[in-house]
Amino acid sequence: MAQKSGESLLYLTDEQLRKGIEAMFFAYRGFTADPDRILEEHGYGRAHHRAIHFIHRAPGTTVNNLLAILGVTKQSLNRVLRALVEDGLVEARVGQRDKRERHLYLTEAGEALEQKLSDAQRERMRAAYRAAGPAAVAGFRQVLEAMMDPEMRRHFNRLTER
Amino acid sequence: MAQKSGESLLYLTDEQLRKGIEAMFFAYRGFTADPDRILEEHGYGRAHHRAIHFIHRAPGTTVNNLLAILGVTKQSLNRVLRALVEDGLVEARVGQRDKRERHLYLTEAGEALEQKLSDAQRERMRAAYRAAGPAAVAGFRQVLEAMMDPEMRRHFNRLTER
DNA sequence: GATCTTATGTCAGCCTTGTTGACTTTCCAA
DNA sequence: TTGGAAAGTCAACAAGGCTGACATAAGATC
Repeated sequence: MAQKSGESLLYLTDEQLRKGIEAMFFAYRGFTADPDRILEEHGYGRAHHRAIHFIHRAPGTTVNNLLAILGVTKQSLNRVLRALVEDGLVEARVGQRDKRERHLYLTEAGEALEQKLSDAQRERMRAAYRAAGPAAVAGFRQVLEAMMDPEMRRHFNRLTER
Repeated sequence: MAQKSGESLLYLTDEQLRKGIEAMFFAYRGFTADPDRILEEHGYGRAHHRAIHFIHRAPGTTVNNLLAILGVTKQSLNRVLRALVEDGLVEARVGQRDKRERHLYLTEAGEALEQKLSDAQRERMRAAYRAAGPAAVAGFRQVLEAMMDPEMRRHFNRLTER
């Protein structure tokens, strides 16, 4: 009640929050729909997409780092990586300084698929951004960032600062 | 280039779109983290949460309607519903007019769990909303809505209009 | 040099949650 | 009365999570 005068607090009602929750649910479905279709053609799933995305984003990343970003077990990731390496989309190079580490890179074929997937996903994103306008997009990003767990926010911010 | 003068189009660059994609990924993890923990204690998964959420939101909904909202097969939903009915969280009443239909309701125990789950999820949502402010929240909602498939947007809007 | 720790990989087995296909029961509506 | 829609059920399968146990290589430490 202290600052009820300045800005209305109606946007914090349970009803508004519930709407936000449902919006996240339905929007996430749209968010993954296009890549899902492409992945199916190639016999892959979302797990492969995530690996491909972050290897593209941070080339030379180690398995352990990828594990931390994705938040899955090494057994789970390994199954996915093995398939991608066998299919020639990902290359795992032994580390220079530390030979225990594997540094991950997309091959040409891997980059090609990444392009196809992210083109589709960016296309929808671009349409949504354009429809909503720059101010809305700034708000969108603010809320999403505030919604993350601190550790995930750390990963999120590290991805672009380098 | 036509309207480059008025508002900058820099928010539509591939880099910005990619950041938005990653924000969605990390934020969705936070979005589901709290309910996931609670569900685990009860031996349920996200599929149960979704069913409980939408039955609470639209009491008396039919199985077919729920199917359309959730976008899964009836076999998949049925498995989840059966567990919830057996555990006494959901009641499936035979339709009055059309006795083939089952109308779904949460029992008292079901409502209790729904409360617990949505309290946790709203809590995070509220914190994010508060941190970002009302203008950001409006933008957040605009972008999410623009990101949905048209059919999902229909469901989304129908949920509050009644 | 021996030992501890870390990074990675792998095997086996389990669970949830999605899928398809086939079939039955119920029952509204033409 | 009969066709078809709504719902339920059974079986089988796959993706992608998980745990636990174990192997190997190599950096780090004593």
